[in-house]
Amino acid sequence: MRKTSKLSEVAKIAGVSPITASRAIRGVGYVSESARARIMEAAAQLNYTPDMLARRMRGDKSNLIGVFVNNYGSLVLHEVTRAISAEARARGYDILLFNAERFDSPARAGTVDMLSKLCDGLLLVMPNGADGYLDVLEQHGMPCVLVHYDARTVQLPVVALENRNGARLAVEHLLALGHRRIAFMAGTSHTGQSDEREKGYKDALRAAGIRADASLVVGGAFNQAAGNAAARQLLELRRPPTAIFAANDEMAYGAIDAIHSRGLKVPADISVIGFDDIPLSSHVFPPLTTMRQPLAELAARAVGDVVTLAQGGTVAPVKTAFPMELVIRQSTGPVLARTAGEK
Amino acid sequence: MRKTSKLSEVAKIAGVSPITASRAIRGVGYVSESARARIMEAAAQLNYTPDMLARRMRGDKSNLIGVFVNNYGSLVLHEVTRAISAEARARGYDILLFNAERFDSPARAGTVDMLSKLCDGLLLVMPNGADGYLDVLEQHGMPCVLVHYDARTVQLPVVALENRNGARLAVEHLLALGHRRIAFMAGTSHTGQSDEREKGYKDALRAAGIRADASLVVGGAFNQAAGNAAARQLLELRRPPTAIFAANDEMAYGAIDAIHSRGLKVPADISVIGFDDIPLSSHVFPPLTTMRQPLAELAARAVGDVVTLAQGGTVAPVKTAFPMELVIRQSTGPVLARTAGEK
DNA sequence: ATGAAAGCGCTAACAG
DNA sequence: CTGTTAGCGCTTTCAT
Repeated sequence: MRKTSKLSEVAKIAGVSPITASRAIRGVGYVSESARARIMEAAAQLNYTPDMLARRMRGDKSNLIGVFVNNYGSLVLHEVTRAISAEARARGYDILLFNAERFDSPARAGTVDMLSKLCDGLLLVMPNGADGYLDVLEQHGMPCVLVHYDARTVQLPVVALENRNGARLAVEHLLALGHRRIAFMAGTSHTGQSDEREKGYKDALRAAGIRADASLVVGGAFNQAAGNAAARQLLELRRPPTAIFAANDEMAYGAIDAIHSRGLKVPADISVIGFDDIPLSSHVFPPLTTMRQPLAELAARAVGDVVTLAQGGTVAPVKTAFPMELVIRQSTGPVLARTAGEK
Repeated sequence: MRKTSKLSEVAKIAGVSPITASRAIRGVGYVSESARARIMEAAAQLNYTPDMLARRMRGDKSNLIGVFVNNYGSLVLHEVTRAISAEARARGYDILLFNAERFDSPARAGTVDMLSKLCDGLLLVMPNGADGYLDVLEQHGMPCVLVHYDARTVQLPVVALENRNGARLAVEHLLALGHRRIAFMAGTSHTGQSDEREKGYKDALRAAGIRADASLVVGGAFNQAAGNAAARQLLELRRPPTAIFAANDEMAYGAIDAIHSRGLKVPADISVIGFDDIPLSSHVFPPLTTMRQPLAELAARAVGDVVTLAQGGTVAPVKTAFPMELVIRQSTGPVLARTAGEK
C-alpha cells in the first residue's frame, strides 16, 4: 500500500517546519504570503490530505455521527437509518453505520469504543435493552441519543414512538369493524417496543370488555418468516381470530402470505393490520392498513438532539414519544356475519 | 465527557510500566504471574479498553471492512449491504457503512481517507463511475473491491451482475409472450448498470427483428417515483407499449402503480418485468416477474476478495459477473389479441 | 512570522 | 522478566 503523504513531507518541500505548514493548510495563525504559496503548492503536488485519525486522536471534531444498529436487515430499520442519514447530511454531518448484534461483547468492545471516540455523537437505533453497553454510555457522557427504544429507563435522551397508544388505536380500528376475536403477533422484546404494543393491544381489548385469550398472542421476531409461522399457528386454532394485529408491517406481510396460502382472503376472511407504515405497505396485496410513524420528524429530532449534544449543548435525558396515525388501506374490513355470529 | 481509562493508569495501579501492562493485556511476551495478575486486576477495576484508534495509528489491523455506498435508501442496496454484512460477520469482520453521494468532494476527502486508513479493506457498493475517488483508490493500493459496478474499467477487482445478458433474458421472456412493443425504463447511469441493461434490451429486440423506438426508452432514476413518472409518460404515448422492462424492481413497483391508477390491469393490459428480485417482489401485487441476482454468492465473493486482499493475498483486478435467473411470477402474461393485432 | 518542545495512547525494538 | 527510547501524524503551548 502506497504510503499517503504527510505533513512533514509537504513542509520539507516547502522549506518550512511542519507546524508552519500545518498553519498554512488550516488557515490559522500567521504565515507569510510567500511561505503559504510554497506550502500550498507542495501540498497540491503531493496530493496531501490531513490524517484525520491523527487529528482525532488529539481530540478534534470529526463531523461524523455514528449510527449503531443491531439486526441490520429489517426494513423499518432501513427506513429509519435512511431518514437519519438524510437529516444528518442536511446538517453537514456524515453517517457511520455500525452493525453489531450486541455492543457489549468483549470482542466488539474495542471497536465500539473506538467508534465512539471517532464520532462526535452516537445514535443507537433499536438498541437491545439488555445490552450492557447502554450503561457504559450512560456514565460515559458521550453525546448519545437512543432511537426507537422503549425498554428500561436510561439516563439518555430517547426518541421513540407512542407504541402503546398507537397499538391501542390499531386495535380500536379492528374493534370498530366489529372484530372481537383479535390476535396479536409480537416481535422480539429487545427494544421494549413489542411489549409496549402488546400493552396497547390489551388496553383496547379491556376497554371493550373483551377477555384476553393467551392463545391469541403469538410471534417472536419482527420479520416475515415469524409472521408467517405465527399466522399458521393462529389458523390452526379451534377458533381462529377474525383479525390480526401484527407488531410490525413485515410480520403482517408474512401473515397475509400464510392466510392466502390457506386459501383464505384478506380482509374477507381475516383482517390484518400492521405497524410502522413502511413505504412498501401500500404496494403489497392487499395494500396494508397500518399505523404510520412520523419518520422525518423523528429523524429530525434524533439528529437534532445528538448534534446539539455534540456541539456542547444540553438535551434532557427524557423520552420523547411521537404519535402514530392510522392509515386505512385494504387489509382490514368488517367482520363477516358468519364469523361474528360464531361467537 | 468522562475520560476513558488508559494503559498508563492501569500500569500505575499495578505498579509496572505501561509496556508491561500492554504485554500482559495482549498476552504476548513474558510477564510474571504476579505482575500479570495485578495488571488484569487493575484493568478490570478501571474498566480498561485499549484505544484502537491509537493502535490503528501505529498500523495495526482493525478487523473492520468499510462499505462505502451512495444513494443510501434504495432497497437493492439495502439487500446487498445486508448480505455483505452477514458474510463479513461470518468471517469475523465487522462492517462500517459510510454513506456519501460522492467520495471525491473535498469536504469528504478527509473522512474518506481516514476511513480507508481505519478499515482493513474497502467495499464500494454501486459506486459512481465518474467519481474521482476510484482513481485514487486504484493507485493507492488499498485492499478494495467494487460491487455492482459496470462502468469504465478500473484496475480493481469488481463483483458484478451479468447485466447485459440478464436484461436480454428478461426481454426474451416478454418476446416469448408475444410482446413486440416493449419499453425500457432506465435508472441512473452512475454505476453503468442501467446502461448495460439497456444494451441487453436492445440486443434482444434486434435479435427479434424489432426496430428500436426511442420513445419507448424512458426513466432516469432507480426508484419508485421515477418508475411511476416514466410509466405515465409511456401510457400517454399514442401507441403505448404492451410490456415494460424496468431496470430494477423498485421502478417496476412505481410503474405498476401508475398503470393501476389509470384503471388498467397488470398483466392483462400491460406486462411488467423487473430486475434484481428483492424479497418484496413476491409480495407486491401482482407478484413481480423479475430477474434474480445471486445475492449470497455475490456477497460471499466480494467479502472473500477483500479479506484475501486485506490479509496480504492477491486478487486479480478483473470483473466477475454473476448470472441472473428469470423468476416468473404474475406481472407478465401473453399479449392480448386486441393489442397484438393493433400492430 | 516561525519554530521547538511536548503529548494524544499505544507498542516494537532494544537494552537491562 | 521488565523498563527505556522512540515514533505513528498532527497540533497546542510557549518561545524567538
